[in-house]
Amino acid sequence: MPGVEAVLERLNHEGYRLTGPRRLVLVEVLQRATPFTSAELWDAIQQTAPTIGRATVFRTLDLLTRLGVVQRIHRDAEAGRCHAYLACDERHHHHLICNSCGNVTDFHEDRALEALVREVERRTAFQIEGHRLELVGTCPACRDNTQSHVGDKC
Amino acid sequence: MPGVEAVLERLNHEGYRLTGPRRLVLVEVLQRATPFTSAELWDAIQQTAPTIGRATVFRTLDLLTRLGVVQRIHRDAEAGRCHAYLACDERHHHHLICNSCGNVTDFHEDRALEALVREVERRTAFQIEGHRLELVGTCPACRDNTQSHVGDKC
DNA sequence: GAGTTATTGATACCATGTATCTATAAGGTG
DNA sequence: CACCTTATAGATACATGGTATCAATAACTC
Repeated sequence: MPGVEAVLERLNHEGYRLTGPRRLVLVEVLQRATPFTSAELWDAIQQTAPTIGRATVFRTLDLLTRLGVVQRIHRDAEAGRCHAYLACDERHHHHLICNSCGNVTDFHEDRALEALVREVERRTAFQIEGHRLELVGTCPACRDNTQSHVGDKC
Repeated sequence: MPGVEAVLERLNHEGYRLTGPRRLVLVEVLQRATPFTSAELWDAIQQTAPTIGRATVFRTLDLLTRLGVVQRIHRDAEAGRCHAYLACDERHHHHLICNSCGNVTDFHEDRALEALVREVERRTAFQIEGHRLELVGTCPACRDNTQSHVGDKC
């Protein structure tokens, strides 16, 4: 997760203007360690800066996504609620999402995945160019909690 | 991809009623070999059976998804258009999606994936319970086409 | 400080899906 | 077969996530 200043510098370097609203949204985004929905972000921003428009939040999210500062992740939720956003660094990596507390850990495991890709390429004659992989499970902390007491949200 | 009759029988067996609208949506779904959006399905159904309500289409898609006859897949599309549906058989498997023609091939590659899961579990102490994996690339037919001429949609 | 232009906020809009509610029809029962 | 029960249908309104548009504003350049 890069710092606010680093991202601002990069925006500037790429010719984007360093506006107040952008800074605000960026700060709010980088504060979050777990995935958030656009609605959650929008709510938080309305608390701290009620003058900022909804469109600006979406535009900034979109910009940050294109820059790789934020990733969109998919969830098997109902309704339109299938997207969440997550601040993360740029390198290609995958996410490990805790079912219980929502925390996300990154992992970079490319050897096994490349083996899989090569095997599938061999068997199907596809030329594989990309992948989406997310693992879901229970993080160490939540596992410990559920072993001691039955409360399901930690 | 199971046949229409097999799915109807299963619906019946599980206590669902075999109604006209359900049959129609089911037939329309099973005809499709490539992923489709709800809008595409709805359009097609309006052509052949204009009296069927939109809600019924969504309800049937939902039912078929719960039964495993249809899978929701995620795409990195803009707007709300992130979902597509795909008729497929029930076994757990993954999808191989052609960037060019949209065709989807299933693959069952669990050895390499399990190796990956075990490795990540070891390194992160997560208890991994599930995954989402989709590979995207170019199918053999499209690869041949793009090699001969430059047209990008096959 | 002035000018250019990217960006903003407001508003209206679109698309995907769900909730609700009355009418209907499926399928079991006599 | 007629009847009853209840799942399901269609209609409508609504919720949500996101985009298009457009006049006003504020960043940066000179």
